[in-house]
Amino acid sequence: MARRPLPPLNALRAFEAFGRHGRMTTAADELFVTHGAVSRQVRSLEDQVGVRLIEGPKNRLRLTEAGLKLAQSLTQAFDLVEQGLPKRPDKVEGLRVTVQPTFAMKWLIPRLPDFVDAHPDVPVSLHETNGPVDFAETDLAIRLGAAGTGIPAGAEATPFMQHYQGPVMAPGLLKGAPSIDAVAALPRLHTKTFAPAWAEWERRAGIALPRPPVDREFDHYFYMLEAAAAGLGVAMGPWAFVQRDLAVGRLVAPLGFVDGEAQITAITPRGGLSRPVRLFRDWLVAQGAQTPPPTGEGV
Amino acid sequence: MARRPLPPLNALRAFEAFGRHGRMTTAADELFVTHGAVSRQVRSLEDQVGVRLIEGPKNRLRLTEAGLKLAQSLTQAFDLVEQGLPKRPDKVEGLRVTVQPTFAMKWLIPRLPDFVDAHPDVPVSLHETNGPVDFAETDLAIRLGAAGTGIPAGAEATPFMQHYQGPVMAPGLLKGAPSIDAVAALPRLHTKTFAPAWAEWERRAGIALPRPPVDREFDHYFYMLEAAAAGLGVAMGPWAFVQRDLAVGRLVAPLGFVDGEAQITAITPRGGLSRPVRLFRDWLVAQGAQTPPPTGEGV
DNA sequence: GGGCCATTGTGCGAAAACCTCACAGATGGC
DNA sequence: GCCATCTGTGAGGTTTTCGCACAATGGCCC
Repeated sequence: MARRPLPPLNALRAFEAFGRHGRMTTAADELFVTHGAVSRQVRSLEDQVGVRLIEGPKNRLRLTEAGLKLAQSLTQAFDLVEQGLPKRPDKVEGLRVTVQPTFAMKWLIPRLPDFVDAHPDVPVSLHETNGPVDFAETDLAIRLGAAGTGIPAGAEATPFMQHYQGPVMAPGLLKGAPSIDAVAALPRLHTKTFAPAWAEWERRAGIALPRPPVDREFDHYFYMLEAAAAGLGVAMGPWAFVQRDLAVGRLVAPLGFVDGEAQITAITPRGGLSRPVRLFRDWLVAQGAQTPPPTGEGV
Repeated sequence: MARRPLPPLNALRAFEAFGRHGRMTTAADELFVTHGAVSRQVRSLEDQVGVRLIEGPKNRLRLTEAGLKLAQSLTQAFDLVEQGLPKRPDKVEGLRVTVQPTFAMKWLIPRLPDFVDAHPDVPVSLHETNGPVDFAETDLAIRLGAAGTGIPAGAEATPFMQHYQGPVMAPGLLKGAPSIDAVAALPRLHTKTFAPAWAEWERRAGIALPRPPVDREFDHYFYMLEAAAAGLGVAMGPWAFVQRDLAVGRLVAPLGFVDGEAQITAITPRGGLSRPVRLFRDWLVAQGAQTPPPTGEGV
């Protein structure tokens, strides 16, 4: 007669983090626990629901179809909870940086300790959103978009990293030799936050792809990438987001990457910038220069 | 750098249950814990978010505005989680009863032990939904609606309780002597699941109300009633749902109740009913007869 | 093919979170 | 004023969860 026979909520939280990261270690970092704790929680959740949520070899885990569905529901649910929470009187001081969730997870957060080490006196508060930039709420925003796009009036844009992108997929999904036709025949994965990615790639690569057998759309970049890792199809992956997954072999990019039309850009209000903002912007430029470009360069 | 600085999830679950019930004791029953556990969890949640979520004297608690908002977000979030969970291979045996959430909470669940005592050999599994009836999934459905409405072809309807309804509100909200004009001047609360309630009441009472100063709509019946208890306005309350709140003084119904156009009805597939279905239907009829009608009878 | 790297699985003891029990405090009705 | 109905809380026990350290697994490279 229990109205909500839900699994333990902490296990759901752990699994949700795993779902976004695709790896226990980074999910554990996010939750400030050890990877062992996440491992147990995910395992216990699987026991509870009686369905496999993850599969694959231990060093290349992927979500199952059921796991992907659950993880997406959980992300949506937790977002909803966050929205419903009353805002505390904001006494967050320091540099307010607004960034897209996937960019934060895949690129910025791993590098942030470097900035903190270099400038321990400059507190940084990250705010993750896909919404438009509001300089009443933020000091510096990072956006990925065509040059000059989405930059509000009175703002200054500082590109700090080239936006390469290319089709990525699970290692083993493409059977024979890599070819454009073979890739085009796979289910194609899309994301709501950057819908024109495939069209842009076709333009830059000088190719017109035939219609894919299946199109599938995701709310978030990271779930599209997890779906790709799970072998559900081929996604258009920005280099900065998939670099790590390529390095460890969770994804492959058989056609390489092409120069995107856009650059990844730091956006600041025009005019006299405070020292923390300048420091952070310059640090971004330096980090961008240090991020290696993709090795294969084109179709 | 934690991505989700959420309050403890168990506290959120406890508060969500409180939000639906409006009382710690019944919320605790739902969660299979003691009222003390719920009390602590809610308190700790308030400390965490730094905002009062409940207020009022201890025996007539109500949600604050912030609490109402949070509770609704949480209900939606938990519903989402439930939907995302993989369905376990259904080996639930016994009588499958489909019922609207508020009717379950306010009327059926408190009486269900009586049925279990009388027929311990008939397992009952409750399924709460506002959706249409699907007899592939259910053996008996309970619906509140105008006679003949929403009853699928090939089904049989057994009304078992009269549907009285009347305007209800927090005790103290109406200042002077109760009058139709005074009630009409209050903010009016509505629910998505039974939108024509006010119009029906006006018809039955032979009154045409002027437009209210404010209209406010809720996704769920129970949140509309909690909003009424919190003093946010006047709701059209079905007798069966508000009986308990009237008895303990959380709500008052200064204009009494009128006979609704509808009856509360058990819906079964036409034709030979199994013994459990017959038993349960007959029990509903008996319980309906035992539920006292409202005392004041009309405007 | 053997060693190395990155990652996840697990036994054990410690720590934290949570709950129950029992009773006190509050409020309103009669 | 007394009773009935709820909620608040102190003390103590139980369950859950975690960290630590190490084992296990699979892939990659030379």
